[in-house]
Amino acid sequence: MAVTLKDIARAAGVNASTASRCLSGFQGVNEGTRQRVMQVAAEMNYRLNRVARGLVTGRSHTLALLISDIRNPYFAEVARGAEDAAHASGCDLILCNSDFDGDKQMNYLRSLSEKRVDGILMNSVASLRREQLKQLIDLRIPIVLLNKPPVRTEFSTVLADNHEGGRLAGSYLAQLGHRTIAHFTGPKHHGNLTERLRGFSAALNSARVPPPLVFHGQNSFSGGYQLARRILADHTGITAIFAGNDAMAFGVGLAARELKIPIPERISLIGFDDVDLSQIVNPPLTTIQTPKYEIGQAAVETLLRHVRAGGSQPAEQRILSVKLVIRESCAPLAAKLTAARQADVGGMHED
Amino acid sequence: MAVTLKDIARAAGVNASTASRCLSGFQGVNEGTRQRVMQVAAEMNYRLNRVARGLVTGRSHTLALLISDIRNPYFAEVARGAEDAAHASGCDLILCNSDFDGDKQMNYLRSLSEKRVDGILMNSVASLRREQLKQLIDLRIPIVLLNKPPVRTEFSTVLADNHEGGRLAGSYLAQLGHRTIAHFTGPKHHGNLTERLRGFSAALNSARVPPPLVFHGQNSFSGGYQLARRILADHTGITAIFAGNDAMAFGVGLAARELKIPIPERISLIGFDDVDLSQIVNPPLTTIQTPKYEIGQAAVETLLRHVRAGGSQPAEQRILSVKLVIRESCAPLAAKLTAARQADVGGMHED
DNA sequence: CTGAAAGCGCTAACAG
DNA sequence: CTGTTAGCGCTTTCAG
Repeated sequence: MAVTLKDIARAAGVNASTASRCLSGFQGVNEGTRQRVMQVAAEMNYRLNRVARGLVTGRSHTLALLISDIRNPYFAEVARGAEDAAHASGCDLILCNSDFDGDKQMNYLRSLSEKRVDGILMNSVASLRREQLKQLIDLRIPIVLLNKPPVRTEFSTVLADNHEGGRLAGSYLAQLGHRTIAHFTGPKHHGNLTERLRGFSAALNSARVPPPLVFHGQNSFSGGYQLARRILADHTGITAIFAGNDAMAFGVGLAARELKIPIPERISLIGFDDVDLSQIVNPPLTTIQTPKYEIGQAAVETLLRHVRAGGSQPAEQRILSVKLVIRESCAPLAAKLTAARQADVGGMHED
Repeated sequence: MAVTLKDIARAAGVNASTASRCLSGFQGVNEGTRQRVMQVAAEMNYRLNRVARGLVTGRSHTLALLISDIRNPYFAEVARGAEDAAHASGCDLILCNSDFDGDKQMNYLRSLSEKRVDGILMNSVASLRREQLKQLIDLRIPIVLLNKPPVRTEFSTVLADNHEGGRLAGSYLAQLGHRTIAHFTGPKHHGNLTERLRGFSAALNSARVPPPLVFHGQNSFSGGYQLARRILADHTGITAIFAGNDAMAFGVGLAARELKIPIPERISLIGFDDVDLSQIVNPPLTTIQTPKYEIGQAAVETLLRHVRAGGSQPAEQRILSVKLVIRESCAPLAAKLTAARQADVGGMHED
């Protein structure tokens, strides 16, 4: 069997509790005994059993990240920020993909709570209603939300300023002269996406542009693709599309290519997130930049604060700012040719 | 405090061990008592403590995935396959990013072993030498490798047929008439990348094409970018580049755009992996398709087989096949103009 | 500064 | 089919 604390205690000629104190870096042990214990432990190739420790301390030093799909580069970025922050605080991070499936999400949550993870980071599914919220609270685990739930909650949230991002996108398209504008987005009641649309509509409205035609689908690469394939054939009047996120925008881009609809000459396209690859797709995507890595990082920090406070920490809403990144996928409505030439001259825009 | 097994046992009027049997879905309990226990558990909102269970059973039902960076879409895909497979078997997956840092990797491994994860999936850092291998073995944890270590090992591996992929890339470029070919790749001694180069060189050699100029850097988006910025200015004779993976190829693409080097008109570019976005970058990337999701999935299955066998399972090497996907980033050397015109139909190019 | 004792919450023989 | 009895490997009072 594996060598235990008792084994090394015996070998070092001390009591298990003393050995424990040494290995936990506890203050108040004789430097001599300490060194001896450490050495014996090293010699015997001792591996502390953290699950045993967790049983008594009640801390697992494990967090979880519950998202829809890690293949979405947005979440990969968030995940990396979260993992770095977790690791910096001595925690591991469990990755869970819920695919926007409410049941799957609930199963994960139950399972995670049984494993006594210290806290959970999640972008909740669309329909996080009162009843579900109650279940979450019953879990008695600190949770930080990465999107805004439809109802006021007890949970802390950290997210990008989605409303402002939508507003930036809307006023930019309006300013370019577009009037027949579509918005391709994900499921309804998705906190972040909903806010984006709100801000977008508000901007169009205040610029006296007709409200956008809104189409719901999957907020993913293939979701955007499918939506575009279905919509672009019928609605030939559309001159600009605001995609709910970059992944969808990429899907729209692929569909447009297949349909021989040039971007931005015939349709302007703007995304949301500013994923790494936005700058090299064809054409480089104009989009709203969100602090993805920082969101993951900040969310973990908030979460850990809750964990350490043990429930006595008041919820906080943290909103990180966004900005418009202009590349080459949008063009003025009136002067298409000029725009095309200009974009060419500009080459690429660093941000 | 939280309600424990004892609590619900008492409330249901049975012994803790009986309650345990009910909740573990153990056969051989009276259906009546079983129902009663389950109901009481539900009423009292009982949450099984899996860390306590783990302490006695020795199984944590947690696996770990140790990769260089989840932001690499290749790994995101692998991770998703792994997570799905793990979840299907009732396991959670811890995500670790090592950034190709040997020390960081070793720290993760130690920490994971202390947490008593059931098994680890990893793409080892470049330098997995004998001494390090010994340390891994001392961990006494089932490990499945996602790349081929430089020395023969006791570990199972599951990976793409990198050699064949390199060969496909090489013979394709040779067939297009290229003779001055560069290979941009990651650190030396990286199992998979090394194989790719081997296959590539073999193909060039058997086509009587001079061996490739090999440049090592970071095998990432920015790594490819930096390499291209540094190399393309000086080596004007290069007509084709084989990038170690798609991420690098994207970086090369960005650099080429900045340097006003048209792809594929002046330089042909081929990648490796066939990441989702390869089809929509500018221009769509010709690349080698690898079964990423399946690798993650198969690796977890192999890993779990080892876990269940408890060390008595012989190591197995599993190699999944690859194929060449021809898009628009490569052109024949002799007929550049034709190629340029063709590519133009697809979308827009800088020039 | 160190030892002894008492669990953390659960499962696993072993009886009954 | 169910209860009793021991722990799993560690931390943590509480004495000394």
